[in-house]
Amino acid sequence: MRRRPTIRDVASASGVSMGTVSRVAAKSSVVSPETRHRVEQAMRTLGYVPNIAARTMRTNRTKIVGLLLPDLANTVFLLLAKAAERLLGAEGYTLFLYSSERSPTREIEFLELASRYRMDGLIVSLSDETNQSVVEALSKMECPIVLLDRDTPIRADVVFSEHAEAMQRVTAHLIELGHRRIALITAPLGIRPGRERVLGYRAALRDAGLGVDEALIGHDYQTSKYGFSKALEMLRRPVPPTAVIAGGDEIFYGVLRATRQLNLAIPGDVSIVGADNRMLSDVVTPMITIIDRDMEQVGDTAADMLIRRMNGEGGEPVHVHLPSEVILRSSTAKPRPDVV
Amino acid sequence: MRRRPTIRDVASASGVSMGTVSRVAAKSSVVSPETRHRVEQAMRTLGYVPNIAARTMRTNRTKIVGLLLPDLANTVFLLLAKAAERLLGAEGYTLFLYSSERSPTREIEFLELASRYRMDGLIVSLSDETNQSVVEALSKMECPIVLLDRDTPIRADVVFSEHAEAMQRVTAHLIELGHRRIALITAPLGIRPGRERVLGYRAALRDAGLGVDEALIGHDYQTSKYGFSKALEMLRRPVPPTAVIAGGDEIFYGVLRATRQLNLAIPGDVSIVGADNRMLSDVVTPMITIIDRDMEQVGDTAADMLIRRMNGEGGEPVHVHLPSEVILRSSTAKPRPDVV
DNA sequence: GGCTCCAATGAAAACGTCACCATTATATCA
DNA sequence: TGATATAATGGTGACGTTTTCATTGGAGCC
Repeated sequence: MRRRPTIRDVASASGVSMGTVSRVAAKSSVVSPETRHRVEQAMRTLGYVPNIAARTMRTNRTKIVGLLLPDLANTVFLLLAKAAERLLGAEGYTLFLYSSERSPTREIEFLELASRYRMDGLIVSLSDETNQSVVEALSKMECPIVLLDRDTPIRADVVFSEHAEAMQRVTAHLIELGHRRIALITAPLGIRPGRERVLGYRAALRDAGLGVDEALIGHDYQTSKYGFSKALEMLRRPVPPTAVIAGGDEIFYGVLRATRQLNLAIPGDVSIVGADNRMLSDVVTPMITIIDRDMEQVGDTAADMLIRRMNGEGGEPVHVHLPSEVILRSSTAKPRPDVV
Repeated sequence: MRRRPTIRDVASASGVSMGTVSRVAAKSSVVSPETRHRVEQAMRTLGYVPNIAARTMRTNRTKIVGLLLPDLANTVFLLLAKAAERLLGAEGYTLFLYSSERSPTREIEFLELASRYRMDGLIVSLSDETNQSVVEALSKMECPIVLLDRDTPIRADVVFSEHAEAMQRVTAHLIELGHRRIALITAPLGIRPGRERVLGYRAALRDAGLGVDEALIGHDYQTSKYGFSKALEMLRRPVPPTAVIAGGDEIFYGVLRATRQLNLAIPGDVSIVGADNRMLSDVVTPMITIIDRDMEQVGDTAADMLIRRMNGEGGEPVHVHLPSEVILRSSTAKPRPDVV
């Protein structure tokens, strides 16, 4: 296997110095048109490809941005990733995608990777903001970081999504339809979305003067399996809920499977509210009422904030809050008069 | 911002030479237990993190493997990626995930990236094996490559999935149930799975002595939108098909949406066969008959082949063929007697 | 014509690591 | 005891790039 041509080979082939070749390769400073043309010619014939590792050594910049997500199977995160990649790519950054599979161990592995490869910046969605060692590892990072929707003591920019208010609205809507036993299954309280959703849910019940049945709230795991078993358990109670709100993608899957297992009609037997996954909500019969947010906007915002920081912009950490939307569709309706 | 500690700082802090520190960092050769301990101590107090770029310069290995996929939203590819990552990670490789979004331009961008970063190996799933410039760029790469399920003139290892036979079996099954107008919507003929599926489909019809109605075969795009519009068009014909086979994940989504739009009962009005997406097939009512393959096995196989090549194993390109499975469930049944 | 100024290019050092070779200390054996 | 093998460590150059500083040649000006 022959050696890859270097800037030196290109230099001697085109009769200029290495400095000039570098200037052509980086498209940076002034090179006369004739020289530029001659050098580019030589690059093409030799098949020269710049060596990023060497460039990194010299410049201390990798032009790599790491994106840590809890889960790649989740459509919302992919939308976010795509949006962020678009903006970062325009600035010459390459996006390195990593899924923690909701494992703190893997989150730390990612940070280790980011350190070793000297990534220029990170966008991070944690699976558990209460995990001490992850938070500590994160705060020790030397590059700019943008956090996604988490409350931590880390001094970093954060993009928040609004959850409580949307949850309150959709719960109020169910109450207005006549529902009195509304179940909520959502993410653990160890992450902000879980907490906020429960807050909004409780607020709606309180506003309506209704008590909260703690047995109708589940927030243990953010998995399809948990959504399934918890929904099954609730819907099998002697006096089952007439509506189930699923907070988060995986749980939504699980809840749907449970209603099917029990052969329940939606919304005849039970009203269902999902979250985020427009694709699934569109294909399931009937169309599902969902709490939706613009994940592209989240990705754009995060990328934009990160780019500023990587360009050396200083100042206090910035917190941005983005809205959620309730999209009412046919999976939510009045409960059967006999079951209320 | 202070300078990151280097191997030199660790050396002087622990009173040994840089060479020894390097030996400790790389866990490679012999270092006495006491020295190792002292060096590791110094690394921890200084917060030393090895610089991969510098290592790469020296060793000519990045320990990065690129994985090019047409689409990250597709569950099957994620299973594959996860499996490959597990095996490669055990060998110290980091997986760099890239989605081409089925765009040849992005595929070339990926190869460019792989060249510049000097990735050690690639696993590649092309979106169109007939695209000349992509094939050319691919054949110019200097690192080992494993191709996924594509026929190209490139001298590289390939992991094939079996499609024709499974398609033939499931088509035969529908015929046996009494179906005579069976539609097939699948990937373009520009990629192997599309071609193979059409072959298997035709073979089953031929074996049963049935003619092929070309209007019931669609293979133009591998998108949900295409699946939707094509299924809609077919199912609205004066004499519609009694069964629809969807080859590929996105198309499957589209077909499902079409049946819902037309308010068709599955399998009452039309039998449906899906492919690959177990998650969706599980959540939709009724459970969908699918053609399934073990994508973890595909990922494992590809990673294993690549690791061998990266370790310098020579020899002719290896082609592996892996089976597909037909899982019969309740979305396929006898057609209504009156419509046959 | 002599001066300054600027554009274009060249020369060389430095980034952090590893691998080779050299050196030293220690163990082994005849 | 002396010779030799072995284990552990030190010293140093090179990987390919960018960037600073220096140099050159020519244009513009008085």
